[in-house]
Amino acid sequence: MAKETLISISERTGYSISTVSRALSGKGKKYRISDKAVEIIKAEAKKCNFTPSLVAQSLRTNKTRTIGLLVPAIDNPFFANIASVIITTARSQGYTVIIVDTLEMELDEQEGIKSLLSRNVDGILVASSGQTPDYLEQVNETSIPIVLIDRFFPNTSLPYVTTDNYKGAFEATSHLIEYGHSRIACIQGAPFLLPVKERTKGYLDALKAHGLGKNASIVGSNFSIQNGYLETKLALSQTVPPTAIFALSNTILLGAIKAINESALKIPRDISIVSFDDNIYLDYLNPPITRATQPVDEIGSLAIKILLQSIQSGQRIDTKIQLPSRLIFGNSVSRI
Amino acid sequence: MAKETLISISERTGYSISTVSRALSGKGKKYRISDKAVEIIKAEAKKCNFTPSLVAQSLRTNKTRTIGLLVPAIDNPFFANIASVIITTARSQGYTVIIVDTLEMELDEQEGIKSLLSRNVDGILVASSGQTPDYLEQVNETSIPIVLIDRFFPNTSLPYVTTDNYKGAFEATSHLIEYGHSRIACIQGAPFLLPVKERTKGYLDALKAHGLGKNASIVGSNFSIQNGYLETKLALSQTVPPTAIFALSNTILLGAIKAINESALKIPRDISIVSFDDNIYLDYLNPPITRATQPVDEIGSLAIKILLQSIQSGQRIDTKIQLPSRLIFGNSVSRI
DNA sequence: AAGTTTAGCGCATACGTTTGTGCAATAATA
DNA sequence: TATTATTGCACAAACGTATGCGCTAAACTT
Repeated sequence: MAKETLISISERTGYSISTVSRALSGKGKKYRISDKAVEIIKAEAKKCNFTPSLVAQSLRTNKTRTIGLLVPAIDNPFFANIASVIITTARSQGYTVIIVDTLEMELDEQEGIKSLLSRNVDGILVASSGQTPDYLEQVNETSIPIVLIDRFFPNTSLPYVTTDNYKGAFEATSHLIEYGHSRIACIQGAPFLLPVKERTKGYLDALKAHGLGKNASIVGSNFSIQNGYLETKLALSQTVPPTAIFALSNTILLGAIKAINESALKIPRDISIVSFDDNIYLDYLNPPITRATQPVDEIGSLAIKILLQSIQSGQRIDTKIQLPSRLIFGNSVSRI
Repeated sequence: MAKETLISISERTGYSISTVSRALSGKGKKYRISDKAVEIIKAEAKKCNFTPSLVAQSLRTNKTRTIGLLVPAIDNPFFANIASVIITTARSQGYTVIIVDTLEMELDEQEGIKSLLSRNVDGILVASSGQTPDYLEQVNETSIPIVLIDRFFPNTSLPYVTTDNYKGAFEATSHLIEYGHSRIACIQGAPFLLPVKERTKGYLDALKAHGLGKNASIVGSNFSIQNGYLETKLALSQTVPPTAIFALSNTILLGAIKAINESALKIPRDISIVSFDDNIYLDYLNPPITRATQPVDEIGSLAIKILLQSIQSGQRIDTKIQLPSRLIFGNSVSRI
């Protein structure tokens, strides 16, 4: 079956291209195409299994029904889960999703945006690895709507959907304190990221609220497993090591666990641990990990909804949403 | 900045559209455009930050530099990992990836293929949820190259890259047998999938090789956590329960562990467990899980390479590859 | 019977590229 | 100086679709 087009159908049915186009796009009434013509055309289209070229449609209508999704690492379960709900939600509305894995690199992100722009995507969702949102805001203002997920920026005009990182971290830290911990090491991701800043602030404020401000210890530089591993190694080798670790992501957590496993220490007997993020595996770890969870599904589906609304209305929407974090209790924290 | 086009640059530099096009696409020499003209045009393009419309290019050249990737569940770490390497490899060659999450449903897969076709993707990678590859083969033969990953079909003309499931399962089962297990329950995914068939065959043959053929017990119906959970519950409630469980995927494994945790049994003291698939979390489980791993990176990068080669050569490539599985030892198997 | 409405459809253009071909002007050759 | 070769570029068509507008013929009106 050679590629079918409006033209080929037009030739075979004897109707003009425009009539075929209108008949097939359901605009028969609007343009007064006779029922008989519509029927003939639709029958022929079905017979030869015609599907219109989205490329040509896009060129003509300037809409691609495609949205771009930029994430720092698609193999991180957190982003994989978000991608999952975004893809299926988008699909249910007739949109497909192009995924760009930015590898936590701002440059790759910028290049990715450019690539998406040249592809004329209708909108962009981004969990940014960047330090400033300038280039994102430029895009948003003049051409294509952008919605931030998870990672956001201070004083940005861009809409975002994220977690209440501050409160989540505050609660997680408070939990440790209530269990008697006073030396809690906090291992962070890239410090310039706002969610990270909020988490460390929550950590700090919780300490201060209990008069432990001077015990604060925030270390680490990125969201890699390696970072979690090395910082934990370091922390454990101190003369007075911490009694608890607060890992600011599931990746950092894994590194921390690895370092602890390599030591003589046992969780939670010798050292307690609390993490940020959630995923199904954390319940099966040894022991199950107490963690401040992010509402992944809600983040994804809210973000895509806002984006689609912005696309369809043609207006920029200024929705900034922080969804509540929830503490899930495992067995990784002991009383002191 | 309004949308720049060849036309706007043409107007501003005084050169014709075709000259601008050739200058910018590096065909200056071929079409005898003077160095001076090329320089002027490139300067202007850079100044106004011009990027050609891929949509228009696609319409003209019939190439979209986009490939479609269909997976049964992007939030399954196995597929997330594969997607990750595919996305970055593709990108390094100037291709972007549209991901379709088929939710293990053949109908969604077919519809997804259709959607990708109407988008004129240059090629398709698919981890199929289907029972027969007819519709895939049709596409491959007449228009767009398709490469199967992980899931493949008997006697198909489609190229594929997958794991040597038979050998992996054979070795995993043999390992259990060597450790003294004779009642091993095998919990499978959708039985019509060829990889599943090969795994169960490996399991069976290993049993037979040790004269345990009559002990074979293959249960389960799909790759869900739920399936692993329920089948394990069932197995454990038998009057003579198995001493070991062979879970044919990481998802089934999770369900099995959950069921075991809800019982009085301990892994590996009371019951041993071996799994298929690999991911970083399995090392951190309680206990670390012995498993037959699949070479995820190689599968992904080989598949995309074969696809791109097929795209660029315009020829169908008949490469069928089974990469070796490797047994990784955790602490989930005890000697009997 | 002459004019007016309405139904039913086709023409032509535009979207932004790529590319085969043609046509001047200049340079090389005789 | 007349002819040919070469340089440097522009014209125009094509990809497949959407859509404003206009045209014809039939039906209706008075």
